[in-house]
Amino acid sequence: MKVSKEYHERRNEILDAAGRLFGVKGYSKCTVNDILGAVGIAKGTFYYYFKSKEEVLDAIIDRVTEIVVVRAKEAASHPELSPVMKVLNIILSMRVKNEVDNDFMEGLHKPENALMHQKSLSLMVTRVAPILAKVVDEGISQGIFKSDFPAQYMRIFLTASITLLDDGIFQVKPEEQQMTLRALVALLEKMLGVEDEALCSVGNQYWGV
Amino acid sequence: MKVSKEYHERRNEILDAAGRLFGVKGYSKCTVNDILGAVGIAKGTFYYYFKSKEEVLDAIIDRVTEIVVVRAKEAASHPELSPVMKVLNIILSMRVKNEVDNDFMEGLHKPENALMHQKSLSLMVTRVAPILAKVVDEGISQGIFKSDFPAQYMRIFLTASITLLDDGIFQVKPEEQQMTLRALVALLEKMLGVEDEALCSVGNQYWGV
DNA sequence: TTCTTCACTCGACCGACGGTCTACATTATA
DNA sequence: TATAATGTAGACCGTCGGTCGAGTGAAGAA
Repeated sequence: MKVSKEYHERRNEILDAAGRLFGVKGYSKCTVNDILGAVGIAKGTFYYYFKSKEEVLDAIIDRVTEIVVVRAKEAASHPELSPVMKVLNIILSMRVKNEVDNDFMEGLHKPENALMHQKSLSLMVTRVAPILAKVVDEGISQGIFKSDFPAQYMRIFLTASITLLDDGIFQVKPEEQQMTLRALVALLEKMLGVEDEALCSVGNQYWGV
Repeated sequence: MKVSKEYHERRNEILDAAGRLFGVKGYSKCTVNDILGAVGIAKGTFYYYFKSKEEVLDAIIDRVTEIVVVRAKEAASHPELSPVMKVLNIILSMRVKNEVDNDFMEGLHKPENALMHQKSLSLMVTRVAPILAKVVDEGISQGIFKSDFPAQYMRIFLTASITLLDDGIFQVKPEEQQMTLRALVALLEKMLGVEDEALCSVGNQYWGV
């Protein structure tokens, strides 16, 4: 159907422009008129597709999160990979710089975009932590991992990672950021009960620490 | 000086009313006119004391954080307490339900108050984590603790605690919240390298887990 | 006492915002 | 060609955060 295709085309146009502008100007400083101008439409058209400015934000975050979830599930489903590698791949699947509009992703790091950050964090942790926890459970039953609170630990790990590695919320020096990354990797080892350096060495290699 | 005393009285009046209203209505839905009505002043008076609505929010968060910091430093300074007890007391010092306006503290938990939450989290972690890390360092030199990344771990712990134990950001069942609390205590043990159940048993007792 | 000063207060006013509404254009169906 | 459904347009509205210049009244100077 041509109509419904047009519908999603236009809708995505709005989503793309809004995502870019939210990132560049900040969500609250980006006005609906800004979006209108970028897309080249009138107010009525905008409100035909979305019932509020915030609904646009939610839709953008849904779109980004969905990409991450698909990649994370894909990473978790490879039978030939060890649980250690699966965990690392799932965490890496959250780096979506290329697939997603860069301006939007960078905008998440800005301090003034607290709402964007919180919505993204919440959805990301809610969707990705269970995938991660399932892999950890597999690792436990294989005797590779040992963990008392797999699901909780993964939520804690993701929450702390996303918040602390975010440039905008805490102003930190680059070397301090490196230390945080090392600490997170070391902590992940403790959470998974991995005694040897398997995860750490592979992990640091992955991240280029 | 009578003038300067009046000045802070009026200023605190605005802060008190704004804090309550931010909590009840949410920061963005609370208008400056709402505050005006609650205090019984005119627009001009408000903008004589604060140059923007956001500056009021920052001042409120500063005030709350300062209370926590004072209590945390006090808890850290008792020479007769063991590092374990100090750590627990510092963490407990962040529960300020009574000293601070309750409406405001409850408001921090509401999902629509992302900006309030993020500002509070940022300042709280920045101010309290170093206090905690210093106590951990003491514990390490006493041979009670063993930790590779004291400062980083404390930042991670506080970030995850404040975010995950917040009712508003993730919607969780009560029993799930209890599990998160247990996991955080267990994680704190791992972070501090406390082998025995010292921290866990005392901690759970403190929190009534 | 009278004058001057200035911290403090007031509220009308402003531009811009998110959102609504109704009229109109275009297309698919009949 | 007539009819409905789907999109599009932009004038319009109420409200918001913030500005501004005109006061007010008490304290110090004369």
